[in-house]
Amino acid sequence: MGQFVGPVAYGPGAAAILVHMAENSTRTAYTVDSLLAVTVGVFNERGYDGTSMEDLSRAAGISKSSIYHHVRGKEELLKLAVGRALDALFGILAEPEALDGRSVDRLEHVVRRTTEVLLAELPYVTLLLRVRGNTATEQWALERRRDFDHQVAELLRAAVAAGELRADVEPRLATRLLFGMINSIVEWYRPGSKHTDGVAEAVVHLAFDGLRA
Amino acid sequence: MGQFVGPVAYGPGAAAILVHMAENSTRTAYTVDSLLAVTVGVFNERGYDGTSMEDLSRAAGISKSSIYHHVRGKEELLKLAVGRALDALFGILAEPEALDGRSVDRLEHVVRRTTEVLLAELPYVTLLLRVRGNTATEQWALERRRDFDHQVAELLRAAVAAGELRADVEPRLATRLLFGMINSIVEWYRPGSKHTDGVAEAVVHLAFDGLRA
DNA sequence: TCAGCGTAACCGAACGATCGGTCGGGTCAA
DNA sequence: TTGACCCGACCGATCGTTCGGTTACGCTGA
Repeated sequence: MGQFVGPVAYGPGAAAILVHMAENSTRTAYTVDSLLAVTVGVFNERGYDGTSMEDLSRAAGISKSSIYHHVRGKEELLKLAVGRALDALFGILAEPEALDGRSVDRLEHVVRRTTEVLLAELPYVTLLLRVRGNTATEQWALERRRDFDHQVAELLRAAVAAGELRADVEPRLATRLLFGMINSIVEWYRPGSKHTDGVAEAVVHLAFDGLRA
Repeated sequence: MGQFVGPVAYGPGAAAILVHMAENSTRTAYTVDSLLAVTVGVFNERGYDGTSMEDLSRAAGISKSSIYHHVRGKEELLKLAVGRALDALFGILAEPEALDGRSVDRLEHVVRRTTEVLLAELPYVTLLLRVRGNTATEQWALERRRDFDHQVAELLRAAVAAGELRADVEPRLATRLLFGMINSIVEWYRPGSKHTDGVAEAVVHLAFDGLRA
């Protein structure tokens, strides 16, 4: 009698997962993940501090207090969301192509994969890139990001030392500008819109070869 | 008897300007500009929505209600700050070097100048780049930014059409990535710290020639 | 089959704290 | 005296969260 139907669309309540409910049921039920998907969209639109629990309540189509059945508080929602982005990014650094081979190839792999992960987990990475530092969770996220940035910078530095990349721009500066460019994608990328095909390839080309004809 | 001494340091009350006060005066007095300098720092640190008037009051060393002598409200502070950044950026587009000559030279000029303006007006541009859209002022700022971005994209497109820049990356995408890189400077640049010399030159080199040795 | 149970997920009302802003009053230098 | 700049107390609204209660559903045993 019960059946799993999965998410149907994004919108107030629409992202709720119908989990093993009667076929004629009128009640939708959230899981943490489905609630998080709604949450991260609102956080990105209004900012974490600019988002009230009432805003989330409206977006999800459930009462404000119902949210507390799923999570302890607003900050836990933030932690779950940015944690997902961080896990994905650190996962890249653990891939074989990021660990073995010439430094420049590893860097190129990380650049491409970072761009791909950013596109795949856009809402979560977007939120991560916008954290400030007002809460313990935000400070934790910033610390984790610094660790990721450091590891990537070491990779670029090794490629410079091996003579594979230009040495006239300080490696740390180059790293920041390079990843600044990748991260900026969150400010304009919209899945499915024009001009978004081959973004990862464009990033690699611009990064390594520049704009010149 | 009165004398103008100017700002002395950044900190609570310290940014206040001593304006034509008796030599033995113990009273500091804010102007809109000096209050704005404190404000923009706090806005950037905590985010606009994450900043309370109490936060500003503490940073400035005056009572919350005193702020309302200078400005009508919190949003006016935001408008003054982002307005300053916008004026500076649009000023670049009006410079002779941005108007006359080969497209690629004009673009290079705009890239360099944008980077320089960003560094010179760092707190104000930082704030501008972080606006969301929750208030009328933020929506206005976003609209103005879109106009700036559009004009720059036209410049890059003209350079591509003239065969001066690579055509295999869609011009709008290239513009976004390029200015994404420049704008990302606000996330890490600290005046006077290591690795910040020649940032504008580094940006131009990376943008036009890429990372390859 | 169906009544009854347990519980996950939900609700509205209320809480204490904080928010942006107002108001009447004060200080100080020209 | 006047006006720029300031103050503390206070306001109504909103904030994130709690609390006691309700609903809907799946499961089980008679």
